[in-house]
Amino acid sequence: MARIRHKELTCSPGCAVEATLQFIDGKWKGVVLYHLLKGTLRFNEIRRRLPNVTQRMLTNQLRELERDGFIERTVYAEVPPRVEYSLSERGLSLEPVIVALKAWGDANKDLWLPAEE
Amino acid sequence: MARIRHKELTCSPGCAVEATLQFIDGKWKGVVLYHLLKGTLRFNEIRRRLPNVTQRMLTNQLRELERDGFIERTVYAEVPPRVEYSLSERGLSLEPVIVALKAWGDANKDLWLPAEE
DNA sequence: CCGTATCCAAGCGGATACTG
DNA sequence: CAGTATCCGCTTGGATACGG
Repeated sequence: MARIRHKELTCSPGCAVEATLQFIDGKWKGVVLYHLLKGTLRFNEIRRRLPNVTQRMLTNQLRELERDGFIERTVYAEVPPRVEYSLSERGLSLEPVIVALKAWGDANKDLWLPAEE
Repeated sequence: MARIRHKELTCSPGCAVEATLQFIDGKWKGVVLYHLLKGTLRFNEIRRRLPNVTQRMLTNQLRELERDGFIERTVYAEVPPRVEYSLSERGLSLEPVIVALKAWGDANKDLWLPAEE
């Protein structure tokens, strides 16, 4: 159990909820993590799974996930270039969160699916 | 209950993840839901639990949560006014998500407590 | 006590063009 | 293939003042 520094203003317990959200919000992070849960993917493989993402945004989101230690980026010195992304240990630890998010979304498709009227 | 219109989601299966995130992002929604899991609260009671929220933002987030059907708002015709917020059935269904978010945040306090820079 | 109304700055994110 | 660079509109959200 980590030591608590009382010097900092202790936010109410729910702060942990917001903290986690800060890491996985951003327009595409959640779904990127979801896809990487199933295994390593190349840049364009991820891109194909997110039909609406722009190249700029995907790069951006991947950089943030990498900076925060959730994914690992491997560049192969080949031509044409190959770059693979995979979850780190920390990224893997988010699995329960991603699973919960997916489960709720699936169970409530009627709220967000462009269903037939 | 009517379907809710958010930003378009056209991703493959992981879409459900993004969809759920769209409902609970917003700077304070997650933590508001977390506190309401423990029971009904008045406006200022919620406010006291979020030391940094402004009145405008709290109202705003509560309105969105209400519009999306996660919380219920009860106004008592009293002076001074009393307004109570509680989770709806749908809000309650988010419990596993909130719990997962909180668990991860608690388990990774070292990532967000030392104020990043 | 529980809000609204207004103003405004910061930054997210889209479109597009270019590169090794 | 896997990115950068640039421009820019739009939304988010903070500060503040006022209202029932």
